[in-house]
Amino acid sequence: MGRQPCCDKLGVKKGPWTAEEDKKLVNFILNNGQCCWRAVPKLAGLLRCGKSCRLRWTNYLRPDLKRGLLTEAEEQLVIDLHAHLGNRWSKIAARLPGRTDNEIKNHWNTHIKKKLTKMGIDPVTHEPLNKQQEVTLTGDQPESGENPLQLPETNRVMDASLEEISSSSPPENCTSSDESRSTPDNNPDDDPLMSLIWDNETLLVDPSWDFPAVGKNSNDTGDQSLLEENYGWLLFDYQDFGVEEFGLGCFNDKDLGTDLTTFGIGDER
DNA sequence: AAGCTGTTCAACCGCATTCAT
DNA sequence: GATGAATGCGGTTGAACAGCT
Repeated sequence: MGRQPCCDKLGVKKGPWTAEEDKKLVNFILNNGQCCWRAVPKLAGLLRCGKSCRLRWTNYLRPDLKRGLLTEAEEQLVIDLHAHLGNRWSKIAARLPGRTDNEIKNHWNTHIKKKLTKMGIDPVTHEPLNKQQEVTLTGDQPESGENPLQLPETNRVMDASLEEISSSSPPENCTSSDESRSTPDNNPDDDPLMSLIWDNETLLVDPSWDFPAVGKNSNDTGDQSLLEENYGWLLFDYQDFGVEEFGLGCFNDKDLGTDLTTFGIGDER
């Protein structure tokens, strides 16, 4: 017997995070890295449970996050991935650098769902709503590859491949709790569907996109404006906190996928 | 200006999976 | 192999905000 539970409910604070708490958490992680979330609140001097700290960091404080609404291209990619993966938000988020599963899930529920419904498309099945009714009445199976959305050509090419793989066990229409947890898909290498998606990265991502947060040569390009565009909020927030206290110079490609010192955060003093 | 209603999104909860003992 | 903690994930909630009457 052994370990203590993740968070003993007593003395654990809940609700919105204060700037002071954010500061403590960011400061701690920047100095010590991400490890052992259970120990983080104690070591960082926070009255939160480790789970709450992890969520706050991954969904809001992580410096490689993109801010703002999803772009049209990102939205289209989410729709396309959802058609094949269902509600596997973390998998979908993995294909959108700088976006979190929570963010995508929220955007799906508040924007995309309505948009698709308005267009007469079932957001769950991605089939036309009237066609669905027909199917329900007749019992016919919907034809594959008839996604009514105007997918980019590259995505449609991949659709054909995905259809083949997912046809045996289509992820759409399944509740995430059952399907996503019963399949051994945590490792993309073990999941044929995920493997294909990873392999088709170049097809999925519109080449016109630019994600400096991905960390690919963000130092090499030296594109200051792009980085500032993506991290401007962070710079602003950290200035509020007092930039020196964070020792942002410790950001590096290994931990965060980019180097914030590129645009001078670490050189504030 | 005040009240009501709808929308958004950060955060929580509970369950599943992974990992350590 | 069994047990229990740690972590990850998706669904849901509720406070804050915006828009309308």
